[in-house]
Amino acid sequence: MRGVAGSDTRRRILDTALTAFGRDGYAGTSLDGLAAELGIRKQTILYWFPSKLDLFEAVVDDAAVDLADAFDEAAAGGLAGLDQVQAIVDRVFRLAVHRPQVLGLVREVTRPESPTASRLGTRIRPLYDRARDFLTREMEAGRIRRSDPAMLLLSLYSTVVGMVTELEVQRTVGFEPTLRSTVMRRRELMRFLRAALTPEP
Amino acid sequence: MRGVAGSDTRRRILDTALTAFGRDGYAGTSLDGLAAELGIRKQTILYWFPSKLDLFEAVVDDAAVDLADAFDEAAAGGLAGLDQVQAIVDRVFRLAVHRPQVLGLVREVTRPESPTASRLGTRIRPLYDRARDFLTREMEAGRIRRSDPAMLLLSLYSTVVGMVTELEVQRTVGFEPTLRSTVMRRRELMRFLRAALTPEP
DNA sequence: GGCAATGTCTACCAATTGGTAGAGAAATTT
DNA sequence: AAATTTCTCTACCAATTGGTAGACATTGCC
Repeated sequence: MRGVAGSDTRRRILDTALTAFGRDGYAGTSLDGLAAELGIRKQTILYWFPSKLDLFEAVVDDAAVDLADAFDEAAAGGLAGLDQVQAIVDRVFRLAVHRPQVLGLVREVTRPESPTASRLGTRIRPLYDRARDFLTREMEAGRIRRSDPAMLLLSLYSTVVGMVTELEVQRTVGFEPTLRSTVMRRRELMRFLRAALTPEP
Repeated sequence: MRGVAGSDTRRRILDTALTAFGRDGYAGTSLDGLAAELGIRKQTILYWFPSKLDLFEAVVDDAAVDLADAFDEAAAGGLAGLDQVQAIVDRVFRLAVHRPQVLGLVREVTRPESPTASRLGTRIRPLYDRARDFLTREMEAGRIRRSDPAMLLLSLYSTVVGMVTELEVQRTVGFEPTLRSTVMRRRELMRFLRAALTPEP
């Protein structure tokens, strides 16, 4: 078949590229390999995205939407303090377990020398700012322990990413994580965060 | 000069490669680029290390020694409980600030699909096991809050790595972190960990 | 001084990389 | 039905990749 189908090709490329970039990094992903994985030719990829870098940026933008949606959904409940933190972490954790590729990509994007500093700025930064502002307000209101909000956010972020990465590592090693172990892990994570965040009496 | 100098070349290659692999990843590092950075030819690198992968593994082994030394030094004080955790985190933090390259490499090595699963196993694993055993013992002794030791360790690790990575990101963006901000950050880190680890009364 | 070992280099090479040019099939518009 | 647009392909290409072969300079040993 030729010239058929239409632009669900574009979607398929984005999805497969998300996984590949998150798994192998930008440099480690080749257009030929990607095309092979998709059962198409590299030139088809270059038809939809003018260059590898353009593809990467499109993938990042696409994933950023998922992340932003997760935030919005968790924030919609109108909670405050620890409960709000818990809701967000929980939601991101869920996203990360379903689509670990997204966090793989975040990891790649936050690498200092990634060819994506630009996209990190324009896409991830707003989420970061929003989260930091929220923490600042809650600290001022005395609903969570006072500390440096930027740093706290970083701890939250790296803890969640670390946790999910480790689940992924287990998976690659062959231990398919059970539902139970995933739930346990999330509970542990929340315990850890609650302990660290509860304001001193 | 030709055929001069001798094996300090080997050291220089290892050092520069550590930085390059940690910064650009395995796939993102080319032997030609590395050689250019060193002011030598790629073939000289291949004289000292038979292949790129061999070089990478040598670099990991080399860095693992630094990490192990840091652990040993921190453990030598014979502390217990939170104080011991603090000493180790502190020591690793110091290593990370001095030689952020080491943590960059750890980050690369722990990527699930890194071509280094093997080295992760043989070199980093023992450190991991040691730390986890320590945490288990201390929990049983009631000196730190009871939780899943593996998960806690992961949190500690990812928090420290995240913290130092962020310092690095700032540096790339042009904010040379001041001594003061670094110290502050470490203090914040310790507060966070203490809050999370102190056993409930 | 001769000679083997050591260390660095030049000269290549096949494979892979991201990317260009343009042919040709199918779908859509006229 | 003809013309045009949309989509995927084949055929290339220059640059870069990791790696081999071997020349050649330096060093230390006899």
